[in-house]
This record gives sequence, structure tokens and C-alpha cells, in this order.
Amino acid sequence: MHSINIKPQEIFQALADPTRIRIARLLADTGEEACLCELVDSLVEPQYKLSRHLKILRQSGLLSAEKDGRWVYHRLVRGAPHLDRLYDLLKALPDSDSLFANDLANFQNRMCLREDGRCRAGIQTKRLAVEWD
Amino acid sequence: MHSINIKPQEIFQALADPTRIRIARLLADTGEEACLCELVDSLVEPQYKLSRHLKILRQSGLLSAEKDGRWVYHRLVRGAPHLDRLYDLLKALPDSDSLFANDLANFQNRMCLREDGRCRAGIQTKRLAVEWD
DNA sequence: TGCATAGTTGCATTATAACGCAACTATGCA
DNA sequence: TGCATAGTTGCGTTATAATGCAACTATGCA
Repeated sequence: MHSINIKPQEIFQALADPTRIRIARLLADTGEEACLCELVDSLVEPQYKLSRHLKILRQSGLLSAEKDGRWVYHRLVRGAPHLDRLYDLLKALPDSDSLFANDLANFQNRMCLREDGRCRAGIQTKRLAVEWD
Repeated sequence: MHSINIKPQEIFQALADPTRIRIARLLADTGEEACLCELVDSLVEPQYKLSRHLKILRQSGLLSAEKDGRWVYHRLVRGAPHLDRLYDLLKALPDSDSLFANDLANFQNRMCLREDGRCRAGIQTKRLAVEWD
């Protein structure tokens, strides 16, 4: 287990990046789990970029991942008192310029494409870009 | 006011450093305010280093400062919902290697040197170093 | 079995942040 | 008025982290 000897700064370092906050905030606010392609469509960021940020969040102990076929579902690790307080903080963060509200709207639209609670859609953003060629 | 248009990552960036967590944690746990020399004796870190970290915490909106003669007292900014939840998180952080417990013991010893609730002692760590010459 | 697609990662580049030293300002007191 | 001390800061160095590109693996399906 790597939950012994937690360095407190690792928790804050994990969220010291705007993209990683956007990811964690979506999951904390909705209580959902999400795969990479759903996050790509919600945040409109490159796949490789989000993949790397997800890895950092996993290594910091904030996210757990479960593979299901081609898809990898990410969810917040729950149960530890300090982590639950962290998610409370994420839900209480101000959103003065409504950037998070935009992410949240995209995410909820994207989740409508699920079938039986599973992602089947793939990256929509990429397909639009192809259509524009 | 710089409280409008808060960037959430600034809060986490402010605490993405072990020294700054130690400072904020002391103030959150004790509810106290502290001047620089009291923190130097509690954390046993160079004065210039803590001064710079205090400046970063002030600029991020976590600390407010009040000057009183030669001393500058630092305290946590209270009232905002997300900040109060942040301090709850700080108080809930694990301390598996008891590093924070040590800081806290030093701090409480140092606070015993106050007269009428004011710092009058100066940096004790420095004076010990001089005696060792 | 070949292809499309979800996801990962090595590498080079660039941006950011922490650090120590030393010089600096500001204040109270003898 | 001079000195001791609380606190700040410019500068150069070093360490860390984010990014884009492109090549890579893994899986389901026709």
C-alpha cells in the first residue's frame, strides 16, 4: 500500500494545475466516474494531455482506475477523512467566470451518450475536427 | 479587491510546498496568529525562506498580515466558504511521521514567551547558533 | 487477420518555482 | 544618534513540472 506515509504536499501538488482541478472537480461535483474520451470531449483538451494528468492524479492517490475493454474508468478515491474534506473543498470552490459551469455542461451532455451506463461513443471532438477538413 | 476572479489553482499552488503547508497547518490547527520570528523558531528554517513563503501565502489570499512595531503578525483569512473548508482539510491531514506534531510542540513552547499576547522574544534559534561559536 | 480507435509514453523544449547569499529597509531602545 | 534586530528582496543557480509531437500498445469488430 502506498497510503502509509502520505506526504501532505502531494495532495496539493496534484491539484496545483488547472487541468487537474477541472478533472477532479467534475468527478467531485457529479460523483461520476469517467473515461478518457469523455473527459476529452468535456474539457476540449488533447487526449495525451489529459492522459498524463490522469496519471498524475492516480499516482497521488486521488483517483483509481478500472479498465473495461478499450475504456478506462476513473473515479475519486473515497473514504479517507482528508480526501472527503478535499472533495468538499472542490465542490465549494468559486466559479466566477463560469469556466467550470461550461465543463460541467459539456460533461453532462457527453454522459447522455452512454449506453447502459457504459461509454460507447468515442471522442466526438476529434470527429468534428475531421469533418472540418 | 483581489477576491474577485479567484483562480482555484492558486489556492492549491499556495500549498503545493511542504514549508507553506507547515505554516498554514500551524495557524489552522491552533487558530493563532504568528510573527516571522515565532515561525523561524517553530519550523527551524531560515528567516529569509519563511519570509518569502509567507509572501506567497499572502499573495494567494490565504494569509493577512498586520504590522505592529518591528513585528508582523500573520493569520489565516477566514469567512469564505472554500477557505474554511480548506482549513478543515488542513486539520484533517495525516501526520504519520509526526513531523507536524514536532512543529506544533515547538510552536506552543515558543508562544509561552509572549508577553500580554505579543511577541517580545526575537529569534531564539539564531541566538543559540551564536552561543555555539 | 487487418483495421479503427481508446489510451500511453519517450523525448526535447519551455516555463515555473525553490533556494542560498548578501544587501537592503524599518523600528525600538540605550 | 547609533546600534541591534525584525523583516524584505534582488540576483544567479538549480530543480521541477507542463507541453507538443510522434510513436507506441491494447482491444473490439468486420
